Amino acid sequence: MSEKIDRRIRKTKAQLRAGLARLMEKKSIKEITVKELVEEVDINRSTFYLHYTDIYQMLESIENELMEEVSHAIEENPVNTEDESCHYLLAEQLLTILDNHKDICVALLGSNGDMVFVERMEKLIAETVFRQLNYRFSLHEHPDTPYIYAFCLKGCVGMIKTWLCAEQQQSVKHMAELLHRLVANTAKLTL
Amino acid sequence: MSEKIDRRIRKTKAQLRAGLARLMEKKSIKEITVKELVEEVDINRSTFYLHYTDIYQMLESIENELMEEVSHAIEENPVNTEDESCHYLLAEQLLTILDNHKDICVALLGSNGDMVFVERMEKLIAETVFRQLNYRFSLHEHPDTPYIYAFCLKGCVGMIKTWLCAEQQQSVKHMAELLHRLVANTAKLTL
DNA sequence: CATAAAATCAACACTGTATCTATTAATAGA
DNA sequence: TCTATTAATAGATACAGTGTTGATTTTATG
Repeated sequence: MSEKIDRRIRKTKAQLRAGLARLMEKKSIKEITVKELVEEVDINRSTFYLHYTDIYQMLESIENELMEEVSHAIEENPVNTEDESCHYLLAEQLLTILDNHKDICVALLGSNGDMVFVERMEKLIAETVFRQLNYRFSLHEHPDTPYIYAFCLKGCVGMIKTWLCAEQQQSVKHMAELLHRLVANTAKLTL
Repeated sequence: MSEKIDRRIRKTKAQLRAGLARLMEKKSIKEITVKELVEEVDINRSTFYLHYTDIYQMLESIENELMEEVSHAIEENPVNTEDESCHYLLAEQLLTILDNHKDICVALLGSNGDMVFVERMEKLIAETVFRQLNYRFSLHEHPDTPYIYAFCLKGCVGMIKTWLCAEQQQSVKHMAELLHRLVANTAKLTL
């Protein structure tokens, strides 16, 4: 279906994206202007406005595609509380996706990144990866649970960021296991 | 010494800060213009440029004051590996400071916040609060230590943010203890 | 009260935004 | 390959906000 899109559109959008990624390595998204971007990729400014309303909307559409890919992986790997092995499978898939889009992810998670995106990602992780752990988090009226939950969630994202930015990365499998170990270890404090 | 500053300057700076805090509740710093700010507090635009070069630099100076207050508290509470009670004292002081500047902190940690500031704060926590725990983090060649460290650090910041945003906050003392418990519990995985 | 300094006002050139219309070029489908 | 369609371009426009200047007014302090 996405093959039906005019080649010219595909081409210009791809150029714009590549250019944005290149600019995001150097500066914050808030400092990148439409003019700068179209000059970077040598495209008319009017053409940009033909596809996007502004830089933020453009970035959002890139983020949306990434999120969709992640959502898709989550749907394909339904979590089963009986069999723990599926936890690792899902975590591995998620880490693989993020690793495949390393450049964008590092930019979005970095100092010039987009907190709104990070929060969307956190929410997704919270609702899925953590859903599998809800039976570990004893959600009975322990008043500290929300805090421990937050510690765990932000901890995971922070660890993933560290991993993506690392020179020589550990394997996806190793990280999935470490992640699981850390979460389980933290969750047991709610008991 | 800060009392020697002309009352007019104190007044305008205070007005500008209050205005910026008000605007930051509604929108991202990148969307706030100098014009908008000076209109919010009814001050001439030239006057703004008399004190700051732009919005970012203004925010930075606010952040600097906060950081200075935090640094000061850290210096006043030297950490002693022998006596664990001082850990709680320092943590309590830090939480108290952040709570006193709740409005700014929530804004800076929130979706429209400033990642650079968050990273500065993380670094400070890492270098001080965690220094006391270095003897817990076995820093021998365990390859996972950096990841566990990151998990812990981001987890702490995330938990503090959750706490600051909470409607009915737990006491500072309670949070300091919880923080300590979480860190210690995580750190033992490096053994 | 005098003086020094801060705040204001109006004007300036400048950069980037968002939108338009007419024109040119590339594409998909018959 | 031809043709209708649609994307991309160039150039123009009104508009927002920036950062700076110099002259003037207001305010604070000894």
